[in-house]
Amino acid sequence: MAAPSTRRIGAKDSKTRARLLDAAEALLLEEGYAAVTSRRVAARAELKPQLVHYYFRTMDDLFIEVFRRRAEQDLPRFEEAIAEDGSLRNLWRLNADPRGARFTIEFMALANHRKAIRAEIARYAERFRAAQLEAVTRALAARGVDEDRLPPIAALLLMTGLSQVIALEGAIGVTDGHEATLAYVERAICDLDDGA
Amino acid sequence: MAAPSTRRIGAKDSKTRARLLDAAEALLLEEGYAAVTSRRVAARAELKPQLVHYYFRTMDDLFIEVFRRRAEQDLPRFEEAIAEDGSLRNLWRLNADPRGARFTIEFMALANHRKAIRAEIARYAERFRAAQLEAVTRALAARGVDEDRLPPIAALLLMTGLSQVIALEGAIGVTDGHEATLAYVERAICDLDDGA
DNA sequence: GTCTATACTTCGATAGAC
DNA sequence: GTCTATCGAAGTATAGAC
Repeated sequence: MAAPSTRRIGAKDSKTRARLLDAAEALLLEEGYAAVTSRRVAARAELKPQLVHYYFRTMDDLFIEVFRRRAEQDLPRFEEAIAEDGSLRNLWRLNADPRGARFTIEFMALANHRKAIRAEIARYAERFRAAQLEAVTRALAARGVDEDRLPPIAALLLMTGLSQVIALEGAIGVTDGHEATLAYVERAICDLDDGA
Repeated sequence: MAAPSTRRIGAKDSKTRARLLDAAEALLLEEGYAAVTSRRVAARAELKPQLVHYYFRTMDDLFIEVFRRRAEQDLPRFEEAIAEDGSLRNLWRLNADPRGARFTIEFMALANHRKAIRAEIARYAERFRAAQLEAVTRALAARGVDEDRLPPIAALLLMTGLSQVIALEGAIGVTDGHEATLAYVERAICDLDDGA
């Protein structure tokens, strides 16, 4: 059994709490999950380090809250973008956003490092995957693409993977061929949308 | 200027040194770069923590050595596999190895976290990319695939990205659609090799 | 050439003051 | 409800003993 830890926790709607979440997310994106320490988060938010532990029981709790906040904000945005016109284009463009890709990579890597938060991340990842898969399946079917010729799940994983390599490489300054590839994929998807 | 630091460093061919590198690499793959600390590496190698700093001036040096050792071992293997029969199949299968993909992801993430080793990683990443791109370009050309229809760089980045998402997701237990996608890509590549 | 004793820094977390 | 003083653990790194 884990310790009971009766320690008090700050209010969920606190302004300070939101600032800490913002700082943690920014740090995560800019320098990776390992840079997200209580002290560095506090410094970035211009607050005292101990406040991190007032608003979040543990660092894992902080990570989970950062993840949830973004996930719950992004999931509806994806669903709307897809619903709008049923095009693959919009889905691809949201997917291709480097910030989103980096966010996902960092949390996947973090989940691999901290077993305690793995389940939480996996749960959301699967929800995202399911929502996007449904959209891709519908879009491909509507355009008469045979599932044997291009299975929707393969199309989705290829899209996701591509955004992630490009984001990851871009972060360390390796960009050879990125533009050409993005242009190619953009064109291929638009062709598909316009029924080629 | 950085400190001179005249401290002595252990011999490069030391057995102990190799054990430390092995331990560091294993930890990196199993738990991510943040798990690679001097104490944990030593514990895994069943050695004293201070030995890490006898054989490697800093932790960054250790990381770079781990990376170099693997890169210098893998690069020729890729080149051989490609040269063997000029098929995309072999390149894809080496690329699809989850260990290799995880290794790459961790070092990319690490490079983003530790600016000091970024250049070193980027240099090798570009060499790898160039070697593989040459192989893909030749293979596609030999099979009469038009560069406008499928640019080699796009094919390569799609392949790399796919292996990486699958490896990353697999590490945290998300595996929906992985098998179906791998089967699809494997088939597509074999068809290409056999001139479809 | 190989390893150890030890200094110093940073981190996560809690108990308690306002 | 909000924040601070402080502790114990873990991390990196060096100087010096064998």
